[in-house]
Amino acid sequence: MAITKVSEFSSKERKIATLCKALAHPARIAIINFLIKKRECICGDVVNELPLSQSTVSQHLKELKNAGLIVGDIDGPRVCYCIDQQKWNEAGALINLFLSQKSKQAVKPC
Amino acid sequence: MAITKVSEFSSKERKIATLCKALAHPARIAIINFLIKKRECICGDVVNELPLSQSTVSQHLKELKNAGLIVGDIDGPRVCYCIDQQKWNEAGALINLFLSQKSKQAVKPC
DNA sequence: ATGTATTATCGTATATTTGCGATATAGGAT
DNA sequence: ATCCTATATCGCAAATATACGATAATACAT
Repeated sequence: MAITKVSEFSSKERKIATLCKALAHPARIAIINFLIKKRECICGDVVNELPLSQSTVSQHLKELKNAGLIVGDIDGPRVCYCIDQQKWNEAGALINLFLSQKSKQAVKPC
Repeated sequence: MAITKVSEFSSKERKIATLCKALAHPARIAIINFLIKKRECICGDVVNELPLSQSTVSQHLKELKNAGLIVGDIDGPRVCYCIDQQKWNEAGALINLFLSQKSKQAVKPC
């Protein structure tokens, strides 16, 4: 195919899809859960928690960072990661608004 | 690469990730919104609504169907699609539970 | 200056996703 | 039986995602 047609959709549709894509891998769900539980931690802690190599974990962290859901604060040779509460709340609100929409029951069984 | 490690994560993490993956494309967000607005419609209606070919739309519908979020009811030569309210509600509850988790504020700016 | 620990990035291999046209399939109408 | 309409599936190409080892970069300690 080549040219992705993502740009033809509305900004809101793209925003929701982008957030969902950031959450579309169990490793990233696990990272978020871990960060929420631990409040904050360094990359190495996540590597110890997950069944993935350091480089792979680093990539997943990068994706979550790109999506704006987490932040990484450089602390000496380490990087301290945690949830970006504001962005996390905004993302939750946006996705939840979408998910909580209700369609009137269809006429047919379908 | 090669062996995907998805199976090493918890069932709940995988479930959330799978649902998010189904919603990780703006076309599928648009389809859901359209189905909610119209209550029900046939595949051709979606094709007219989106800037994508019939075969591509059919694939996106299939993914939403595989995720259990929509159902397609065969109606003569057409297929009538609509939201599966029950599954939609369950998915919303699961994702929202995940998203509404709050971490205590981290000690550091991070 | 050298070494150590931590993390990011590069290169690479494979798998999956996205997209389309062409074709197959199924049901209804003539 | 034949045609038409609607949808699904196949085959293919390109893009993206997943994963790892190796290497680079950074900061601290000796």
